[in-house]
Order: sequence, then structure tokens, then C-alpha cells
Amino acid sequence: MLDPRPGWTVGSPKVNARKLVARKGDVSRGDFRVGPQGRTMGGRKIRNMEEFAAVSGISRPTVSKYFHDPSSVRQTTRARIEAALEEHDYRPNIFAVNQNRRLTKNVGIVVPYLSDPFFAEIARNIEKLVIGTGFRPILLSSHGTVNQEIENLDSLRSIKPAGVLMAPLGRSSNRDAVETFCADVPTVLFDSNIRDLGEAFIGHDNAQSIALICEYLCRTGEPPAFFEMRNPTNPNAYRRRRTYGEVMERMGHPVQLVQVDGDGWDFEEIGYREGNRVISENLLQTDTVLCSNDRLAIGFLAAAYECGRRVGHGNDRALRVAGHDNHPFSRFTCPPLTTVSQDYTSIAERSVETLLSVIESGERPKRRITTLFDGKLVMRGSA
Amino acid sequence: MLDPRPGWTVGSPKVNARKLVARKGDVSRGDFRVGPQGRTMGGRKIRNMEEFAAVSGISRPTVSKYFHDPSSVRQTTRARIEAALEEHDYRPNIFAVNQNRRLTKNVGIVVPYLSDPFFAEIARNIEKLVIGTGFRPILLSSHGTVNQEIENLDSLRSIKPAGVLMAPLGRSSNRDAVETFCADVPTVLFDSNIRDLGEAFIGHDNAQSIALICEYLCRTGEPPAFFEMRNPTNPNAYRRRRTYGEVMERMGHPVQLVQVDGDGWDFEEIGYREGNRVISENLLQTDTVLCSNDRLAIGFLAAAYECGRRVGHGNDRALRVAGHDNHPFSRFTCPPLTTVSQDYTSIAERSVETLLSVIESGERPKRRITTLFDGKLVMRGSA
DNA sequence: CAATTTTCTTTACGCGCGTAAAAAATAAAT
DNA sequence: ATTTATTTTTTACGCGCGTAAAGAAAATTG
Repeated sequence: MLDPRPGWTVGSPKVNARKLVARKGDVSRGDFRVGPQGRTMGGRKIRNMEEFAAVSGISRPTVSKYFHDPSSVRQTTRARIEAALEEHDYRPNIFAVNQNRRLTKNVGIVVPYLSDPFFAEIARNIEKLVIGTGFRPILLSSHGTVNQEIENLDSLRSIKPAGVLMAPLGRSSNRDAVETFCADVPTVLFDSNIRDLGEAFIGHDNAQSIALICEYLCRTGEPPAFFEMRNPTNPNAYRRRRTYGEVMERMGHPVQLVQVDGDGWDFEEIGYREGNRVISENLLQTDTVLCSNDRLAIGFLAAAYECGRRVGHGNDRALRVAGHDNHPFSRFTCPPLTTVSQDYTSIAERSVETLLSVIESGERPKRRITTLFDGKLVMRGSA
Repeated sequence: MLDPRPGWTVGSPKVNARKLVARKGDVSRGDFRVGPQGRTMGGRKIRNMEEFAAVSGISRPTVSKYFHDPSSVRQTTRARIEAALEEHDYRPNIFAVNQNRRLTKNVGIVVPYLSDPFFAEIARNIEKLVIGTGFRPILLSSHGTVNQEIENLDSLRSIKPAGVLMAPLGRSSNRDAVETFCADVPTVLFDSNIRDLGEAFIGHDNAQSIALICEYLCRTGEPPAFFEMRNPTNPNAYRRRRTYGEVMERMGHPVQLVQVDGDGWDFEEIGYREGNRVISENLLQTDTVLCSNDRLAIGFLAAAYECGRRVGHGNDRALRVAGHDNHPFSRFTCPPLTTVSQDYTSIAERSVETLLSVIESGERPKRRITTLFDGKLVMRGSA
């Protein structure tokens, strides 16, 4: 057992404050004492809601009600509470609050890999939106592994979240674990779908966007080969592969799948290593490469550079390279990467909207909703 | 007030289980029922520690002790508890636990900007290390704003963390807010120092690393200009600027500071925009540019490419560009970026080690420890 | 103004667990 | 086997807050 910590104030000994009762006419005596930082300090520190109720002159149950929903109390009492709040800056103990509420204000956010700027960005957007709704976001990354994903769900379950926004790993996700979780807590999936799981899925329309970029590439030069990983974990990758094939067949062009080995989340590394191989061994039958995602494309571009192949859409080019996702860094590659964007603003917004409507309705929607957003062509220098 | 949610099991109505008492000889009756997934299920769900103590045949206080530290109970009782644990997979209610422990097992991790892969990576490392020590990491990003940083500290304070690992925004951080926080909870600063705040600072030796790369650049070509933001928020940037100046003077070379405007965290964008300007307006008196960090360098490289300036160390080069940090993406620029690494493995390790020793000792160290790790030169194609 | 509705106060209990103290049981040592 | 040291059980209370119920006070209505 650890000793109490003399140095810090958080672990200070408990005191029983139950005897404190607010009476009409009670007045805080500390109004004149001004703290070192110039903030007005109450006579003593507020330790709990009981004490805060006392100094604010309002009963504790009403104060409790206020913290749950400030608009649920009369305007005049709200003003008194908020006045006291300015003097004493008290905050309800989050553990005690959540222990007793059956519905916490926590919203879990799970992403497969936070070091990927794509997910970092979408997580950041979602976080802000969640805060805006008055909920408390808890962001967890699965670090690319199933075990961590399951661990994250377990961890979330134990904090009784009002709902969860989850971008699953994809194919490697443990379906049973996710299913069990979804049965317990309202969950909205985004980015990667797992069939029939969660209340809704919000994602990107890969069929639309891949068709878009394929048609663009075919219209402006040689039809593309499709550069991808052989066994991607992300289900979107399969959709992209399939759509690429369909579009090429429809247009009467050969389907050239360049499927490379490698797993994990080091996509740039894989794109670089395998791109180097593909280029140096002359495995392409075309001068145009569509990469399954921007991170692969970034690696591929590095490989092309190293091999001395000029990439671009000028006449002196040796290669055209395109990506998919409009990854935050794709603007700064050399040349800048032509790609097709995911509308992550909309995906983020719709995801939290959907989750919130489920939370507030308090019941499962009759049927699972799937929403896909279109991508836009982002023409830059590389293709 | 929200309705109870009929669909989900987490919000199920409470039941009073206080009457349940474990007696010697009590045996769980559910051992034969096997759940659909093949997991053995207890006869009924375990709702609290009382019930779990009952089915495990151990008293609740002892079970409580076990969960705090499994090695603190006798080997035989530990085995009995763990056997019961396999049957019933019970987990203590995290809110109830934390409410009553003066020292929670939570460790806060605050980074200034999680969408920056550098911080994402170091956060990932730290998270893993923290988990390895049996603590529970809570990762928060300040999204580049002071308000969010303060908000994060407030938020952390309310969950009574055993300690916090914090990479502050730097100059823009609110010193008072951080100071107050550090007075309440054991805090170790990393990456960016704030003078005298926190129990320790673990960071990178910018003087060493900048000297290293400056000397390398001077030895192998023209002395570098220093490309940086005029008013960086990060204190490391000032240290780098200063060291650059000192080294150049010591070596008898002109100090060429290229200080560009811009704020926020879109460093690539700033490097690109201002790099474009600097190059096209021919503002450099040398062919060698040392950027204050890799993200600026990445933008600068994009600008050089767009302007048709060949970057590298070959004879046909127009420019040499170097960065600092060994950012995860700097391997994949064109050409790959020559830079100097930060030893973030060591920084992460030492940070959590330091925090843990403070937590376990239970008292503030007599004096604040500052630890800096050396960087290594990473020679790649760009300089 | 009284009658009605809304809001607040009082009182009381519960949540799931930490933890202290004394008694009982078990293990280790003599 | 007895003494001693260690661990567990019993009992009991507290944490900070949610929340229900009944009565009191305030605001609204006519």
C-alpha cells in the first residue's frame, strides 16, 4: 500500500462534510480574501457538492440537477449557482457522478491507428464535435492490433459510455467481441464497415471515388495499374480493388493488379520497398499507377524518385502516380500527389450526429443505416 | 431526463446486492452452463465485488486487496480468486474504485498536437510503457491551443491521476495554470521545457544536435542558412536558433537567419509557402538550408521541387536541405531528408521511469532533474 | 386575491468500492 | 505441540453524488 503523499494536495485526507447544512441567510465569508493569482478565493476550499450547495445557498439536489442540465432549474437559481461557481470554481467529482448515473456523458472514440495522420485528423474532428454536444470524448487507438482493439472495448465498457464511435481495424477485428460490445452500448461504426454491426455505418463511397479517378486517369493517359497490398486488413481496400477491376473491364482496358506483400501499418515503407522492386524489375505494363491509398503512394513516389523515374503529367514524365484519401501530407510530396479526397468533415459530422440521435432516442433504430459520402478528384502534379 | 434504454444492457436497473453474503461451502451453481461462444458462464451475471466475493468464496475486503495488488494476498487465495475470475470475468467498477482510492491508477499524457506524427509516435510509445507498469494511460491532445491545454489539465485533475506526463505547448502555455496543476499532481514534462515546472524535464539536447548537423553541413559544402518561424511557440526552436548562431560564429561563417511568418501547427504549409517565396525571390546567400524542424523541411522540399530546384548532395544539385527531428515521414520525401534524430525511445522511457519513481516514492524529489538525450545524424539524400 | 402549477428543500437511501479495527483462521517457527 | 507471525474474515463506516418522495415556497394564472 502506498503512503499518502505529503507533497500534493489531491491526495489529502478526507473529511466528513455531511453535517454542513445550508440555511437561508448564510453568506460566504471569504469574499474579501483574494488569492495570489488575483482570483477571489472562498474562505475554504470546496470539497464536495454539499459544501458548494452551502456556499451557493441552494440545496444539494437542486445543485445536482443544475450540473446535469443547467437549463432545468429556474433562471434565478441558475444565476445564483453560477455566481457561486465563479467564486469557488467547484467541479463535481467525475467518478461519483458517473457511478450513479446510468447514462454517463462519456463517448468513446476508437481508431485503428492514431499515428496515421488520417485517423489523427478525423479523430480530432470528432473530438471537437463531441465536446460541442456536451459529451466527454475518450480517444483510444488500437495501435493496429486486434488485442488492443478488444482491450479498448473492454476498457470503454468499464466506463459505461453513453455511446461509442468506432473505426474498426477491419477484417482482422474480432467480430464476436465487437458484436458483444455493440449489444451492450450504442455504437456507430465509421471508416471501415463490419457487416451488420453497430447501429449505423458512416463511410466513404469507394466505388464512386475509384471510378472517378480511374476514369480521369484513362481519359488523360494510359490506363492505370492498381498498386496495393495482397492481403489488406482494411475492407475498403477490397472494395477499391473490385471497383478498379470493374471500371477497367467496362472501359475495355486490361486489369493490372500489382499486389505486393507486407503487413502492418507501415504503408509508406511497403510502398517504397515494393515500389522499388516493381520499378527496377520493370513489372509494369503501363506508365500509370493508381495506389490503393495515399500512404502507399507516398512510398511509391519515394521509390520512383530513387530510381530516377520522373513522375508527373508533363511530356517528359516516366510515370504517373495517383493515390486515394487525400491524406494530409499528400499535398507536400514531390510532385504533389493527385488523389481523390475522402470527405472526412462530413463523415465525422454525420457519425456523431447519428450516434447522438441514437443516444437521445434511447432505443435502437429499427434498421441499420449506412451512409456513404462521395469523394472529389484532387488534381495535383503527380498524375 | 433521459429515459432508461431498453435496448442495452449497460444501463440496466440497479439491484441491491448487499444482502448477499459468502459462506464457507458456498459453491457456484453455474459451472455447467456454457455460453454460446464456448465460454463458461456463471449462473448469473456478477454485478459487484460482493457477488464476486461470494462466488469465489473469499471475503470482499480480501478480494478488494487482490485487485489492488494480486501479490498482496496468499498464493492459495490468489489462485481461488483467479479461478473464479476465469468463470465469471468480473471487473471492478472503475468509478467506484477511483472514487475511494486517494491514488488512482490513472496516468495522464498530454501532447500539444496529436495530428503531428511525431507526437503521435511518442505518445504511442509512452502509452505502451505506462500500460506495462500497470497504470492506465489517458491520452489528451491540446490541439495546438492554450485553452485546450488548460482544459486538459482541468479534465485530468478531475480524474485524480497518480501522475501526468506532459509535453507543453511551450511559450504559449499558461504558466500559472501549469504551475497550479503541478502543485497538485506529480508531473513530468517532456519534449518542451517550462522553466522550473514539474518534477523533471526529459527532452532532447538541441544544442548538441544542431551543432552536429551544422558541422556536418559546413564540412561537406556551403555553410547553411537557418530556416525557421519568426515566433515559434516551441522553446526548442529558440534553443536551435541560438545554437545555430553560436556554431556559425565559432566557425567563422555568416549567420543567416531566414525567419518566416506564420503561426499555428501547419508547418508543412508554412515551409512550402515561405520556401516558395524565399526561393523564387532568391533570398538565400547560400545553397544550403537547415530547417528548424522536419515538417518545415518537408514543405520547403515541396517548394524547391515546384521551383525546379534540384535538391541533394550530387554535383548537379541546386540546393541542400536538412531538417531536424527525424520525423516519421522524413524517410519518404524526395529526396529523402537528411536530418538529425531525436531519441524518442529514450525520451519516452526515461519520462515514464521518472514519473513512476516520483509516484512510488510518494514525495517530491528534492530538486528538479533535467535529462537531455543526444541526437544522431541521419544522412540521407537531401544534404 | 385565491387556486394552480412549477420549482425548490428536506429527508433519506443507494451505488460499488476502499479501508480501518478486531476477531478468527492459517502458516511458520520454535 | 505450542508460540508467533501472517493472512483472512467480520463488521462497520465513509466517499461524493444520484435520485425518489413529500412538503414548502415561489411563480403563474385567472
